[in-house]
Amino acid sequence: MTADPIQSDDILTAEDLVFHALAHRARRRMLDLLKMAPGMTVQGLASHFEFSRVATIKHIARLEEAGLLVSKKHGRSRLLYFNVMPIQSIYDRWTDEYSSFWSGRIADLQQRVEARAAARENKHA
Amino acid sequence: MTADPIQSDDILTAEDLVFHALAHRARRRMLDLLKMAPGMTVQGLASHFEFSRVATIKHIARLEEAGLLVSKKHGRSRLLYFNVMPIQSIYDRWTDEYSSFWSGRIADLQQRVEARAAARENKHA
DNA sequence: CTAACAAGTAACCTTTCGGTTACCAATGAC
DNA sequence: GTCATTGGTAACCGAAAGGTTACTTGTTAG
Repeated sequence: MTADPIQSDDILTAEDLVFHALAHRARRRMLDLLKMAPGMTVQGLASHFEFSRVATIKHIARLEEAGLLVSKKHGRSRLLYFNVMPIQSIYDRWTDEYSSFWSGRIADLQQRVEARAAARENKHA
Repeated sequence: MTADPIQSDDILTAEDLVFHALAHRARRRMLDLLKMAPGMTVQGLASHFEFSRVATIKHIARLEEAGLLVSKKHGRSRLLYFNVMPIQSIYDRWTDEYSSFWSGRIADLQQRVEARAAARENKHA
């Protein structure tokens, strides 16, 4: 590896970036927080963790590279938003590849999601 | 953190193990290979990669800790099998947590999975 | 029995990860 | 204008990840 003169194909694919970004518990938690409260600032997000603001910024960068987080400058603040699109792409790939293991499961899934949606409707009414 | 006398909760959850195991491209590829050809040996699996057999063994260990791979000794060989269960758990958690982002998508997903299953049926007939 | 073969372990090395502190730049409040 | 506040960068550090080679163990073949 160190003595290999030929450049190996270690280019990072989109899937690599997404899985890598999701590999850290704090980053998954960040997505949860941003999903619940879109438009948080960097400091607002950092306040939920024990590590420093700078560490938070680095995690944000990882999430942004993977496309899981988008941000918008607003004055001196930066507003953060969760973006589900890359996760949906991963879902598509894996449900295709592993479809033979999913027989009869997607229906349950749909039921749960619909039940959730209904519960939300009731709450709002 | 270094000066913190209180033990932080850095215990590894099942979700941590699964996401961590999936974070490496080669390990995801291994699951693909085992899904296509269940019961491969360690060497058979290692032959699909450029790195060494020992590196393969370490990857197998990571996958096994996460429950994504199970193995069965058979003589001097070790037969490897993919186990989808942990992934299904992750799916359940994420589809619950992110259900509000999934409106109208699960139906498409089910269609694709069913179409795949039908295609497989035809092939076998 | 002996030789080959599959799997696993040990020790080591380099790179990446995840964090820190210290400093810098831009913006908003007053 | 001054100064606090928000965000970002640089340099550094320890731990973990991911790989290697060398050696060991167990099992089948002949």
